[in-house]
Amino acid sequence: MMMVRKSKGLGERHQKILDFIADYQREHKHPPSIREIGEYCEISSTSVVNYYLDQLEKNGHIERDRKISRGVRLTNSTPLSEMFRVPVLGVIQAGEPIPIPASDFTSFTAEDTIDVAMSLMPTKEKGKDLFALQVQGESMIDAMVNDGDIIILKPVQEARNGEMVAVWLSDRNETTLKFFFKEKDRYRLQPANPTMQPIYVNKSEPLEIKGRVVMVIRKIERHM
Amino acid sequence: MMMVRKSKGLGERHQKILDFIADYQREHKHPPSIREIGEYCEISSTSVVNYYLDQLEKNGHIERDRKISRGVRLTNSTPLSEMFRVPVLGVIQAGEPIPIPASDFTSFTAEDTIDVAMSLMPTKEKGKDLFALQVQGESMIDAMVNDGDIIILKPVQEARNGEMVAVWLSDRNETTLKFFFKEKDRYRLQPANPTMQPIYVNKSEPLEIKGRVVMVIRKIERHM
DNA sequence: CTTGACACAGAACAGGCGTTCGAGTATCAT
DNA sequence: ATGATACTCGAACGCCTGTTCTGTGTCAAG
Repeated sequence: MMMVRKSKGLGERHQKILDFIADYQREHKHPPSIREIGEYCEISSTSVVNYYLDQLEKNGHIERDRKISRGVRLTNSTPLSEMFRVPVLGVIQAGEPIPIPASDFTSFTAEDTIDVAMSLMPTKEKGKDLFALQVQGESMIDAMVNDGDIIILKPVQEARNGEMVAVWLSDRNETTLKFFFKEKDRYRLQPANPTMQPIYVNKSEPLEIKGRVVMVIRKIERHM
Repeated sequence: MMMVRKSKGLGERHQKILDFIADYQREHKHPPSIREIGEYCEISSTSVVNYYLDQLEKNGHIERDRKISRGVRLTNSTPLSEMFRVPVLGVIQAGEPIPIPASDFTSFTAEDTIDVAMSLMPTKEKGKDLFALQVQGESMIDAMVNDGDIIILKPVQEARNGEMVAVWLSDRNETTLKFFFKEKDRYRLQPANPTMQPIYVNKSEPLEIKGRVVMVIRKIERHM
């Protein structure tokens, strides 16, 4: 018979404690005490909390300042309440489909992440399901997006008029970033660059909206 | 005779405490205790520290969670050690000169600021003298920069080949963002959009480099 | 001079809080 | 059965820490 508990090194109890520390930190601006953790997680003894805390520390999930009140903090994720941590799921380029988030990527696995200040986030885009892609190639210059840029988008299947979306045109084998407009019996995909002409997609053609672009970040290291 | 102490509501003692809290927080990842503050600021009594903390709280400089260990935190600036706070000095547009930072804008005055995660900063661009401008108009689409974009730049007067700079051509009354190249007896200003042609500036023409572009941020709220 | 606000010290109190220890209870491999 | 491992509990110890109270010296205003 298999052991149910400790199935993969991080039990339900561990996760609950981790979540609580994050929530508490975000709400109170300071870490919880051992007893507060115990109360929330329905652990009646401080020694048990300490027991789990020790394990979490060994696994590298938290850091502790021994002997110091509320000296617990998360290590990895560490969304310091003012930051958004967005996973970079891959690259986006004209000729390839878009990597979309797995169903349960709440606890995104390792890979690259980027931090974005809350204050930069447009319109409370606080849905934690945002993800990022790095643009490869210069095929999206009509969207004012350059090679190497990072675009942050929200996974959606539908769009309202005027929103910038990442779409996959399976007929044309093409991924593109455009402003989306639904017209009588076609879709108009308008480039961000106003000097360029829109493309039209008949409604009979397949058009998969993969996400709505929320932000574009360009880091300029050097060039050419 | 004037009172020297308490000259403007924030004495030297207050400032020292504020600085210490910031330093301590940055180094230890958690706030200091009253006694630790006292020790550093050479205050022998916890009640005196408490005395100052109360004042700082009234003035809105800190927040306190009463009865809770280490329940002190800074309110205003709060650059959480993982953030860069960059002042937005104004707008940049084709027909106008660039607002450049005042000589001593270390303590930038109120105005708008944006937060950028440290981890997004290219190549340890940690010189705290970065500043930001908001792009107005669509005149810089050849630099892949759109209306409303925010560009972050470092104030420099000279540039190396291949760097993207903001230049002011006083003869032409024009501000522009281009990749900078020095050639035999002229400057080549190369648009970021590879489909567009460079412009050339003779070395006899005045060309003022105002800053090197470090990052471009585009928030897409809605459009058109 | 008296008064009172202000800055500070010191001590003591009462919880808060991390730590440690002894002991009990499952589950599983041998 | 037996022992090992994982997990849980409760209590006690002792330092940590915020709070509060009393007292002292300074300085400006009345």
